[in-house]
Amino acid sequence: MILHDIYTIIAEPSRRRILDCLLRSDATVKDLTEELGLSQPLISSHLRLLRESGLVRVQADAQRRIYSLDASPLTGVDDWLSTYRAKWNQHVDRLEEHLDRQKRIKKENLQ
Amino acid sequence: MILHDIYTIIAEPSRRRILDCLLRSDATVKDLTEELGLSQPLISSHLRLLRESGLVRVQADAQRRIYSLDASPLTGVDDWLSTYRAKWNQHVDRLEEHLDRQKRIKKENLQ
DNA sequence: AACTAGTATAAATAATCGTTTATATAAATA
DNA sequence: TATTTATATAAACGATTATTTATACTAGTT
Repeated sequence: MILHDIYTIIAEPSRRRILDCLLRSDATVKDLTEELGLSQPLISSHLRLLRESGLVRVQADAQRRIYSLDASPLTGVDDWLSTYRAKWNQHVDRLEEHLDRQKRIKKENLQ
Repeated sequence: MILHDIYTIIAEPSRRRILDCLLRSDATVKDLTEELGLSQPLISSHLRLLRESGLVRVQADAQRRIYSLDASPLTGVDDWLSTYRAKWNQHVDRLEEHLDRQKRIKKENLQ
């Protein structure tokens, strides 16, 4: 078996939808199949990967399995992203500067 | 051909390494092959996807192609992550509470 | 005890993707 | 003009992965 890193885990749209569901509230496998309109085995296989990557926890309730979110493994992604945050802020800053300049020019032309 | 969303783009380790390189400084294809130890066609094919997703820009310089980073498409990922940030902060908070309690108990035992 | 509900897993498949090899293009150099 | 340098791309291959189908297991329910 292959160890999945967190980036490939969240690359899958259905898995992100599962996480988004669990962010709102804990849910059983059946809950998730109904909310997302995916087959039970598919949900289960995604949940397995999410479990192995530490993003979800399971708690047994009779036949049911109640899944809940543990977002902490996402901090790694957040750390990686934070290096880039400065960059796109530069972009936004430059855009704002540009708009300010435009505004100033417009004003000057009106005088 | 298939449209790649930003999550699958950054799921690939080599592509993240390319982005990390470009974060430090602009680079030609050759620069990247030497820095990352990957074949030229492989670098080029990764760069193509990065270009298509808007994460990099190209500028021609004779035969060379100078690639530079545009981090702004990553804001989408950042927005998605921000929903989860509150969650893992809860975890950290609980951990801190726990440690504080431990400390307090230790102190009380020493008195 | 038979049946139903909820879930996991194994096998099979189809599609996708990373990687290599080979080739084409375009600009610079000799 | 022939050669070299830098890059892109197409074809081929192997590996991985998402998804379906079928099945097994476990805990209630009748």
